[in-house]
Amino acid sequence: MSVDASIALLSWYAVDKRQLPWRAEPGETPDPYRIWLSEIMLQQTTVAAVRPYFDKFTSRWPSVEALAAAEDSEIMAAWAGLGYYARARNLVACARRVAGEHGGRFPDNEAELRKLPGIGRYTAAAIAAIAFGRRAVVVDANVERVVSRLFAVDAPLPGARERLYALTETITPETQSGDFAQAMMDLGSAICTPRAPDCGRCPLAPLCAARAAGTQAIYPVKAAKAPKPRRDGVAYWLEHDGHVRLVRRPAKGLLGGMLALPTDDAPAEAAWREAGSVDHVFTHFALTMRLLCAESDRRDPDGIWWPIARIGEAGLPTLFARLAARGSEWRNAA
DNA sequence: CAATCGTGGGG
DNA sequence: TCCCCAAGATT
Repeated sequence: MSVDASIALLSWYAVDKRQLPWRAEPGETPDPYRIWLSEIMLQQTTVAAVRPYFDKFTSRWPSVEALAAAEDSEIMAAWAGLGYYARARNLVACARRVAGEHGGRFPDNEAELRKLPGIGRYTAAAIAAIAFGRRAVVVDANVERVVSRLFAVDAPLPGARERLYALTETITPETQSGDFAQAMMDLGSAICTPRAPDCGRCPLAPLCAARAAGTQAIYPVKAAKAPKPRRDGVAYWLEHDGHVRLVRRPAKGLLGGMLALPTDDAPAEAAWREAGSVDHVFTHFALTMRLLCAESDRRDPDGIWWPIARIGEAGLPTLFARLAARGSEWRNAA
C-alpha cells in the first residue's frame, strides 16, 4: 500500500503538477528563502491570495538578508490585506535570526527550523522536505483530507490529527518526500477537494478505502464548530489639512502591529458625525464597526497623520481600508 | 487543550 | 445569503 501510493502519486505529479513561483523546476535547486517565505504566506491562505504578495516581497526583498534589514513598518504595510498579521511579525523576527545567528542560511533540518519564530510542526517539515530534500512527514489540511479518505478515518478532527500523522508516515517515501508532500497538496487542491472529489481522475482511487465504500464525501470528519458571536465597535476618521489621523495598534492581539484608524476612544474632542458602518467577518466573530468623522482645527504633533490622497499606500488591514474608503467619501461629500 | 488570529473565494 | 474552507502557529 505505502509504496503503491507514493509511486502512483509521484507519477501523477510528474505530469500534472502546478507551476508556482516558489516551486523549483526539475533540475533546479530550490531557494530556501523562497520556500520559507511561501510556506509562511500559505498558512491558512489560498495560493491565489498569496501570489501577488509573494511577487511583491521577493522583488522588494530578494534575500533573507534584505528582508532582515527592512523596517518593521515596511514589512507590516507590505503584508496588509493578507491577514493573520502575527505571521508578518514572526517573519521579521525569523529573518533577523537567520541573518544574524545563522549566517543568512536557513537550518537544513526540522528540529532547528522548528525553533524559529512562525515555524511550527507543519512548516518545519515542509521546508526540510521541499528545500533540503529531508524525509519529513508533512501534514496540512490537504493531506488530512486525502489521508482521511484513503484510510476512511472516522475519528473527527482535530482529535484524529495524531492518527493522520501516523498514517501519513506510512505512505511517505524515503526519498522525494518534498515532491510527495507537494503532490499530496496539489491532489487535495485539484482532485481530492472538500465537497465533490473528482475520484475518476485520482491516481489514488484504486487504493482509497472511502472511494471503495462510496463515502468519500463524509471525510474528513470534523468536530462541530462554535457559533460566531457578533460584536460592535466604533472607529474615528479625524482629518486636518488633507491628512487623517492613524494609530499603530499594539503588537499583540487583533490586527496587532498594523496601522489603523483610532477605535473605541475619540482621538480628539470634535463635532463627530456619523458616516455609516462597515460589516466585517473575522475568524471567530463578526464585527459591525460604525465610523464617526470630524475635521480637526489643529494637528496633534505626536500623532501619525497620513496624506488622504495616498491612503492606499498606508498599509491598512482590510477592515480599516474599508472604513477609510467611507471616510474619504464623507470628506468628498462635505 | 481550547482560544485566538484575517481574508476572499466557492458552493 | 450564508457557510465552509485554506500549504497553521502560538499561548
